[in-house]
Parts: sequence; C-alpha cells; structure tokens
Amino acid sequence: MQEDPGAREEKVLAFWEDNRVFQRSLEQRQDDPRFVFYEGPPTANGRPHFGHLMPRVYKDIYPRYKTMCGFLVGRKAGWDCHGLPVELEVERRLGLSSKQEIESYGMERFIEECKSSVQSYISDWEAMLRRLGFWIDTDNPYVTYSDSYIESLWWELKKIHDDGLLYRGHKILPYCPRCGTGLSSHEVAQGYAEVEDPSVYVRLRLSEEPASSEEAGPVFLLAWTTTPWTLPANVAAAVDPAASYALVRGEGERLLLAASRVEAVLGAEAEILQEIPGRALMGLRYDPLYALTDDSRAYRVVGADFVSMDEGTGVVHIAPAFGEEDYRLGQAEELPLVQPVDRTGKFTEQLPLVQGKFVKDADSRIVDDLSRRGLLLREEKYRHDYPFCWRCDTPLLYYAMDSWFVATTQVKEELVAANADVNWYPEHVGRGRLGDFLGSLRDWALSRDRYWGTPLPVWVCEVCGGQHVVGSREELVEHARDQQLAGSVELHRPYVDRVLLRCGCGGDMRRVPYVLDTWFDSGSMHTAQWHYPFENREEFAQSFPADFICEALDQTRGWFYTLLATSVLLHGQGCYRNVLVTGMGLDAAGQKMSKSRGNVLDPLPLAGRHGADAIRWYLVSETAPWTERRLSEEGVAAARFRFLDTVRHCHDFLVLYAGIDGFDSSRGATGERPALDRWLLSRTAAEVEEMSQAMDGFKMVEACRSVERYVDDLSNWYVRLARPRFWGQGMSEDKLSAYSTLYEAMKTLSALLAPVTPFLAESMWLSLRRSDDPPSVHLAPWPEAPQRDSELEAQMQVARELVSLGLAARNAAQVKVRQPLRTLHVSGRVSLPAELWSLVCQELNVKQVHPGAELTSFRAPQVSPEFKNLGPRLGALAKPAAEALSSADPREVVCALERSGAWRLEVDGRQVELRPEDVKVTWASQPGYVVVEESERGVALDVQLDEELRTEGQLRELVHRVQLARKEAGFHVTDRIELAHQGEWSALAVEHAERIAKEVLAINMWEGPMEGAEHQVEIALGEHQGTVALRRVGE
RNA sequence: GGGUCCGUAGCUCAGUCGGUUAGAGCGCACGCCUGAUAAGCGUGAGGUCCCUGGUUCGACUCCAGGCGGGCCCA
Repeated sequence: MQEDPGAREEKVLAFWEDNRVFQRSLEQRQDDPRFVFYEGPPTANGRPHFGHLMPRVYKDIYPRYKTMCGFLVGRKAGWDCHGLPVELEVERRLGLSSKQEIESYGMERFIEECKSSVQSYISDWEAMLRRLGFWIDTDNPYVTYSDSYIESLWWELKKIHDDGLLYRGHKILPYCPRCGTGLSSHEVAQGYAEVEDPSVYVRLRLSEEPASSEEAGPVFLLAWTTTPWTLPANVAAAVDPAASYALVRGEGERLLLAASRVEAVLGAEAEILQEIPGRALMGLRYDPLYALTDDSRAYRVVGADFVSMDEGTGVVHIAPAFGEEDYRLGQAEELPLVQPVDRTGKFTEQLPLVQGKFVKDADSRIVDDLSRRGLLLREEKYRHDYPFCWRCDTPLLYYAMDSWFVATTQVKEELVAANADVNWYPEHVGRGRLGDFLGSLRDWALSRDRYWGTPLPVWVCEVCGGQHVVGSREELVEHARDQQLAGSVELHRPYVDRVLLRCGCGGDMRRVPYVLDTWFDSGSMHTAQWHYPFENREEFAQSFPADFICEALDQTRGWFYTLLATSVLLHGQGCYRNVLVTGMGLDAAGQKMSKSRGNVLDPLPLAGRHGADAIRWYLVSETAPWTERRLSEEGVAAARFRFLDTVRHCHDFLVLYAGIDGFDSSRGATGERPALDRWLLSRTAAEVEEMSQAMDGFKMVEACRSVERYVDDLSNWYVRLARPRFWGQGMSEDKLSAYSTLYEAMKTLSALLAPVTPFLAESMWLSLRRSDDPPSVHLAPWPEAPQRDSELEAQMQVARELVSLGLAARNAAQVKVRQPLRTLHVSGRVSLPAELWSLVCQELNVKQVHPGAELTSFRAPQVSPEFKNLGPRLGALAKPAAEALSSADPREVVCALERSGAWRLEVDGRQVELRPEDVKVTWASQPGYVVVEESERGVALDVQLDEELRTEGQLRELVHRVQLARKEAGFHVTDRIELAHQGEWSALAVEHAERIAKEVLAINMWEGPMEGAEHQVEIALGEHQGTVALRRVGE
C-alpha cells in the first residue's frame, strides 16, 4: 500500500476542477451572510517561495472554514504589479543601469517590458496557488496596473485633494541617486545596514574671539561628522544654547567644544582655559572650509535643539542640502542652500576637487584636502547603521526634493482610533509596532520620479501655473485638448503624458512627471479592487470592511498601514476587523528566507514529494502563526509521517474491511451500541466542540493539537480495541455497530480536516460519502456536535490509565502481552461498567479484574537502619538496635511507625525507640506480583503462570508464528490454507487443532510432511522446536 | 540608540493565573505487539528553563539589568 501523495493530490485537483467545486462552494452560499476576506496582493516580481506560504496557508484555511460554517467568503485574487522592483528587474534584463539609459531605450518599450515581466510571474504564482490547494479566484483578480484600477486611484486622489490633504512640498527625503527617486519612510526602513564610515573632527577657524581673552592666536571650533563629503556644503555650525562649552588648549592652539565632550575627544590631560555658555557662541562667524557661497548669512554659529552630547563634540556641522534637521534649521535661520551634488549623486563643477565623483567615493579626497590645509584634527573609523536603497543597495542621500504628500498627520487621531478597533493576533503588533508608528506619524511622501507606476493625476498649466487634479477618465476627456486621445489612451506613462489639458487661462496643462508610491496601489484595494465608485457600488458596500486579513509581520508599516491610511482618508474608518500576523520564514540555519540570499525552498517539488497537505499541516500545527519559523523539508516529511499517515491508515483500515464485508453505510446500526462505540461518538462530539472553539478564536495550533489528540484516540484506542470485531464472518449486530461508528467518526474527521488538509479530507470524503451526501467535503457543512456522554468519557479515561499501568507491570515483569495472565488487582474503589472492565481484560490479556484491592497486601516492606540518624543518637546501642531491626518482621515495624510514630524494642536490657527518620523503608512486590502506581491509581498484576495459562500462551505464540508465515508467503488475508506441522510441540498442535485451524484459516491440518508446500518455517515454542508448512487452496 | 518578539531536552517546539516530580513530537537506547504491516505500542536515557540580581513561603512564569537572535523604527 505504497502511498504517493503527489499523485493522489493531483487526482483531487482534477476532481475539483472538473466539478468546479470552488465555484460551487461560493454559489451555494450566495444568499448567506458574508465573511469578508481581503487578499494582500503578492508583488508580481519574483517566484513564490516557501516563506510566502506562511500567511498564505491561513488565508486559505479561514475562508474554507467560514464557508463550511455557512458564510459567503468571496476571494478575489490580486496582483501588485507596479513599482521599482519590477523596473529594476527589467533594467537588469535589458542591461540598462540608469534613468538616462531607460529614456534613450524608450519609455514606451520599457513599460511594455515591465508588463510582460509581471505577467510571467503571475503565472508562476497561479501554478503554486493551484498546486497547494489555495482557493482564490484567479480568474477575476484585481490587477493594479489595469486602467480601471488606476481610475479608482485617481478618484481617491481627487477626493483626498478636494479634502485639502494632497499637497506639493519641498522636503528633505531619502533619495536613491541610482534609481533617481525619493523613497518613503517604509521603503527606507527596509535598507539599513551597518557600515564603517570615516569619522572626522574638523577645525572651523573663528574669525572673532569667542570671549574676552589675553591670548593671541586663532580659536578653532571643533566639529564632528561621519559624512565628510557633506562638508563642502557646510554653511553653519550648530551648538546647544543651554550647554556649556569649553575653550581648551591642545597641541599649541585653542579649541572650542562642549565641556562634557572634552575628555572623550581630547583626553583627560586637556587643559580647560575657560567655560562659555553655548548661547554666547551664537552668531560668531568662522572661515568656510570651502567657500561655495558668498551669502553673508552663511558660515556662522547657530543654536539648535538637536545637538547631541552623547557623541561628537557638541558642535554639529550643518549642510541644509543633506539632512532633514539641517534643512529645517536652514529654513529657520535663513541659511543659503549649497548643493554641489547633482541628481546622480556626483559632485558638480562647483567643486573641481572632486568633480564627477560619487559622494561616498569623494570622502577620502576631501579628508586629504582638509588635512593638507591643516583643518583636520583627527580621522577615525565609525561603525553605524546607514540606509541603503532596499532594491539596488546604493547608499541613500538625504536630498531636498520636490514631492507630493498626503497629509496623513491631519487624520492621525482617526487613524489611532481606527487601529484601536482592530483585533490583532498577536495583540502587540497593533498596539506596539503599528501603534508606535502612528504615534510618530509623518506625512506620506507619495510621488516617485519613475516610470512604471500609477501616474499622479495632476496637470499643471505651463502659462499660469494653475493645477488640476483629474479624478476620472471622463474628467480627463472633458478637459483634454485632444478628446479622442484622452478617451482611449492607456493610463500609464508615457501614453497619458501626451494628453494636454486646457487651462482656464487658455494655456496648456501638462501632467507632472511623477508616479505613485506602489504602496498606495495595494493599500487602496478595499476600494479599487471593485473599480469603485465607477462600478460595483453594491459589491463594495457589502465587502467593506474586511472581517479577516492575514499577512506577515513585515507588512506592518507596509500593507497594514497603507490600508488603514487610505481607508480612513476615503471612508472615515478602518477597513479590517481581524488581522492575523505571521512571523517570517527562516531557512534551516535561521537566516531569513529571501530571493536575494538564495536560500529559498521551492514549494512545488516539496508538494510533489510529500504533498501539499503535509506542507500545510507542517506550517500551521507546530507553533503559533506569529513566531518565526525555521523551515525545512525534513519538517514537512515529519508532519506527513506523524499525523497525515495515521489518519490515512485509519481510513484505509475501514475501507479494507468494509470492502471485504460489503458494508453498506446507508444501513447503519440500530439499537444501543457497545460502550466502546458510544465512547468514540462522544469523543468525536467533544472534538467538534474543541476544534470549532479554537478556530473561532483564531487559535490554529490549538485546533491542530486537539485534532491530533483525537486521531491518536481514534487510532490507538478505538481501532486497536475494535479490530477483532471486524474479523468475524458475516454481519453481526455488533460488527455493524463497529462499522457504523468508525464510519461516522471518519466522515466527521474528514470534515474537520477539510480547511487545513483539503486534499486528504477530500480523498476520504469521496471514498466514504453516501449518494445523498454533498459531492465534495468542501460543499459539506461544518459538523454539528451531537450529544456527549461525559461520564462515559471519564470512565474510559480511567480504563485507559489502568491499561497503561497494567502494561507497565508486564514490562517490569518481562511477561509478553501474548502470554495470558490470571488476575489484575486494581487499588481503591474504581467503578466501571462491565463492558469497560472487559476491554481492560482484553487489552491486558488477563482473565479477570479485581477492583477494590489493598495494594499493600501485594507488597512487602523492607526495612533497613539509617545509620546517619541512628548513630549519633544511640551511640553504642546503634549496632545492636540495627541488628534487632533486621531480624524483626518488617510489616510490624512499619505498622508501628505509622501508628505511633515509633517502634519500641529492648536492647541490652534498655528500652530503645526507633523513629521514622531512623528507618529506611522500601517496598517490593511480593513474589508472583508486580505492583505499579501512578498518582492515585495503582494495580497489582498477578504474574504467576499455571499449566493452563502456559498452554494458552504457547498456542497464541504458535498461531502468531503461523500468521507471520502466511504474511511472509505473501498470502492474502482471506486466503484459505492447508497446514502441516511436525516437531517437538506437535502434540500440542494436534490437541488444539480445531482452534488453530480456525484462527489461521486452515481448512486442512495434519501432523507430518507436506508435498508441494508454498512456504515452510521453523517455529520454536520455548525449548521445543518444530516446523510448519503452508499451501494455499481455493477459497 | 528606541519599540517589539524570542531564548526551555541532540533537533523542532508547547508550557494556562506564580504552586507537587518542567512536557510533546522527532532522533537515540531497550523492550513489546501485530488480521492496519514500507504500520503500531510501551519504557528509558537526555534539562544550569540564556545569565545576574530582586519580589515571594514558593519563580520557567512577575520585576530590573545584562548577553544572544529576529523583525520594525531611527
């Protein structure tokens, strides 16, 4: 019965597709209440890998579960198509490496390449989704690059603009000189890396004395920076007005720096000449390092509130072109903006020293130059985190740029309130991680200087500078110079850029060259997936907000935030109620799984080898969704082996015998069933309750653990005990009850497993279903929990504990279970129905059970002296007392100790008293018994053999060996045989021939040789040797 | 540097409200059973619960501070 999960699952896939099962699961819920699910669109820019499956599994399980529970769960797929990653991939393929090269290649051809790149990845994803049984409607997906999606985004932007929340600003933004565009905060966050940069202390020569002083000679302000290349753009030095600064003599000159930094920077021996308040330094002028401006407001000391005293010198070099704080300070202090660096990150002709050099490569040249001119005090290395472009690894520059912003800070309170209404699993992501982010919210820098993205629908008049934000295709046509063009043009660059609008002043309006941050695309799916408000108003209304979304932790400031932001801006409320956050997928070595690291597992071959169900079970059953996971093929294989194969064996067991007996599930058991059957039905009901509760609370691991326990009970208790009931000839009432019970349990189990392991569940359902059952388990309702019998469940638990103790006793006595024993004595007042007692007997292979036993009567105490206590107390009497103890009746001693706390005796004519601490008591089973106890329960197993038991044991051994021989010979379970035996134990075989023949299905049995035996084996029963020969006969 | 999560057996991970001897699966050793058989069961070995300190009658659990790792933010 070799199992190929890959092949079995392919058959199930074909069944689903041939019968449109997914579609029908939706159709049959058309009029039912909705459970709204939003699909976080995968970025169509890379093949799916194992790490992507972590959220994906839950995104499939919950919709399936809710569907079975009676909800309509729409599952519109989505593809996130725009963005820099796509452009970069296309650039690589075309061998382009800059915006200039893209433009000379041709924007139109470039965009078309982006489109086809996205398409090919979408098909990879579709193949993965299909194979792993992830049901989502990929026939009607939302596609962020479609004109209809873009039109919805335009509507959104116009609404945001009309609400006064869209503005053009000039701000310092992190900027990638290679990609030629600014980045949003959530993009920057992805690219920090620790690097070693030069850390330099530069002298700024003051052109006036900082304080009245007798001394002559120059005074230098000591400034510190880790970005020497920004020094040419320096226009000011900032001090903390409230701090104290020290004039210090060092190396023959006078230096000025924060008093609290003197020792750290110059050492303990530096001589402090004078302390000056920071406030008094403000306004002092110094000689420029590079006089790149002659503005009179430049090169002076200013006060600032961000001056750190933890590192550096307490004097901060200010270059407004290269830092956000610097820029703001520059605006406040009316400092000039010196910008010697162009958009590609290279120095311009303004600074011939390093003209044409990339800024980071110019550091050493600038440091050398300063050093040569005596302006450098010291250079060190400094390790710190610096942001790099998250896609191309170019160091980012902080650059003053034009950008369009959404004023999210204006709706901060609404965002915080909306977030508070969300149920986060786990809670800390919403409260902590996203909460912190909302607490220090910045406006959303929305525009990108790129090509493949949603065009920002803002047109500006070339004549009067007037602006027009376009909110729909219709509006575009209405204002266009060329209305025919506007009516048909694709809403992408460069096409849409060709549309000119008519300004009120009569001038031409041109679209600004920007596209949108791609996060605005996916973050707007709640609205744009329906092409709202142009179409599907009803559908939108019924699908907002979502009841459930689920993505990985790295989406906190990504999709989770942008969904929240756009939905609050547009609809005044959040758009999801429950969020399940999954951890990140790591490789076996604990490294994050990512395409760039090359450590990804491809799910498809794994599904082929172990099955999609094994992957799914592996991902959800072991640990909470939000913990990060080390993912490995071994883990997948183990999940299959540990759980799925057990389920399948139970199913195969039922089907095997049901086939032999021709069991008809539509004619089930009638009347009262045996206790074992009633127990399984009750246990099944309990499992339905437990699992439903866990699922409803988004506690997937608990649900899985609970069903694992159930399957263990089913397999290792029910099937194990009920097996003999399936063996008899014909169809007795008892056998029918066993079939019906196992059948009902397996069918319920199939339904319980349907959301998690849909393939196995379906295979089982298809082989078990009756003609009036739904044609697929995924069209069946979630099981209802029938009546439970808690008393029976508790009694069965007791029976199982007793069996476990009995087996332990057999183990201790080294007596095989095959050897029948006479009696099991059970301690205390254990009361079980007769049926359960007989199960205990059956399982332990004992003739009878005696409850109410006193275990001490099966054990004997042994007492020995505790010299450690005895010696010091009794001195010379200790030895004779110990001898007396050894010769006393241990039972008497123990009794006395328990009753009166002492055992009195006379030693050498003196009264002596032994206390409990003087006597070491150990209990041993009496000969012929083995006593085993655990917590309150205990058993004493009578392991004495008499002739009858011994004979029966040998008979069972013989039968067992013959059965093994049948199997070795390759006979079928129902084959009838002839059996010949000869040897030292043949008398036994002859005496019990009838019983043996019946058990091994022999229609003929004799002592002596056999002609034409098919199989022959040596069998030893204890000391006695013998031989058995077998041959099949027709049935 | 800040937020947050994690650190428990060789491996992957549970561990509820602070309470008796810290658990599971896999792996390992030994044994058993087998009319589910490329299965099944039992027993055992294996632990500095990351470290230090505190609170407490009692700390894997609570608090503080470290160390190491992940993610997010600067």
